[in-house]
Amino acid sequence: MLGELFETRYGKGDFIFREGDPTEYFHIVKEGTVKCIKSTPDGKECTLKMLMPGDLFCCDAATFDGASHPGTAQPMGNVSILRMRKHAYFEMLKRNPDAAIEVIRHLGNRLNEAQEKAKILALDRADQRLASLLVDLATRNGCPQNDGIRLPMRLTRQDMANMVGATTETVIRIMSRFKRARLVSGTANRLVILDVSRLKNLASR
Amino acid sequence: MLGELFETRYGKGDFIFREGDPTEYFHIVKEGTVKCIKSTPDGKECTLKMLMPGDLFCCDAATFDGASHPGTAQPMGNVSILRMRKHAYFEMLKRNPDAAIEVIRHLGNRLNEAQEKAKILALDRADQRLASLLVDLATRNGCPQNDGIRLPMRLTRQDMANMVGATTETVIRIMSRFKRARLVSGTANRLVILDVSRLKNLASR
DNA sequence: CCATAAACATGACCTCCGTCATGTTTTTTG
DNA sequence: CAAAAAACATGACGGAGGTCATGTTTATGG
Repeated sequence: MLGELFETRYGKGDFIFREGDPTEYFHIVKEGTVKCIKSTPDGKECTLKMLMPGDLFCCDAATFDGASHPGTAQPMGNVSILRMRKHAYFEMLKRNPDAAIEVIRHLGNRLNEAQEKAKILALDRADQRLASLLVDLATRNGCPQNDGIRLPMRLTRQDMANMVGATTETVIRIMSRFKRARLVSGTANRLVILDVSRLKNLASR
Repeated sequence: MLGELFETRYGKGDFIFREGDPTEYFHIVKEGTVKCIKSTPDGKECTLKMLMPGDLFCCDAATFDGASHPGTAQPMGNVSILRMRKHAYFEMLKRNPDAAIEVIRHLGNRLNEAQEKAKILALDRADQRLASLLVDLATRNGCPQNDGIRLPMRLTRQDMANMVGATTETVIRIMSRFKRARLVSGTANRLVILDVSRLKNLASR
């Protein structure tokens, strides 16, 4: 079953696939972080999801019909991806109901996340959206330290802006406020969440 | 396989389930329209998705683990829902790989929709978001007429506002502009899209 | 280690849109 | 059909956040 998996490595600036490309493979993140984005003609972009090791992607409809990718996948630094041709994937699911159920569970979680994100974008202010993001990152991927929770991946203000639907300047201003309020410290290379509970409180008003 | 399906009817003002309720069933819309919403403590609400006949819901992770509903489901008028206990649903999926794959395809489409919605909320202005919504409704559920495309469901400005992450007043103002520009006509009970292509153009800037 | 670039920071200005207030039209209901 | 209640409409005002400009700090590569 795993004999049909191929490993590929990508580095900074590469594309795993671009919006509009044909969908040929089912993917799994083996190592590193992958960002899924959508862009507009005028160069703005929106980060839909950060995929971490173990995450499946393109397990969705696009994998089945002849459709094209609805978004772009880019590595954040060096990553390793496992891929399976969609035909093999399809056969594997048919023979292995437990795998199919696992995919359903995964997709269900992804859908819940996406809808929660939509709700936050629709109803919350920029500072609340940013607080939600920081809480989320700290909870999911944070490395606890004596002074707070360190985020393992490099994350610029620009990256955060794309994740919360705001401009870089707005995120910089809000992060400056958060720093003065001792909620966070550091920048891209060493971002530390100092007070998760106050951030959580701000996020959910 | 279909012997385990129960039919239930709901009317205006009912709740099919509320955010936080335990997840006991897998659902299918048989008749009518169902809206999936999320609310904030201060009474604001956001409509995540309008479900039409044939749509599955709660096929996701919430159905498997002991989790609770991440949102609320409400009928828009009279609806009829088919339900299956989650245990029976789970067994059915295990015995029937094709059904599981159908669910995967459905969830994949829902995920794509949700992410597209998030992108629109993150990057577009209110008038563009509203234009996207109108194009979408016209394409998916519209009834072509001699003068334009009639929307079959009753849809107030308030409903639209909840769908595009804006206030009722903002939607009223934009709809007034759209009316003056002969893009749409009518109100809740008889909403007609007059010019889909110009709306599409406005939506995607 | 210096040079160049990327990231961070802050101010000025303006626009989109939320809020509140008030009035009109349409729909519902007894 | 009249009364009450939704829904629609429009104006005035203010604030959140986008845009542009300019400067400082931090990272990176030869």
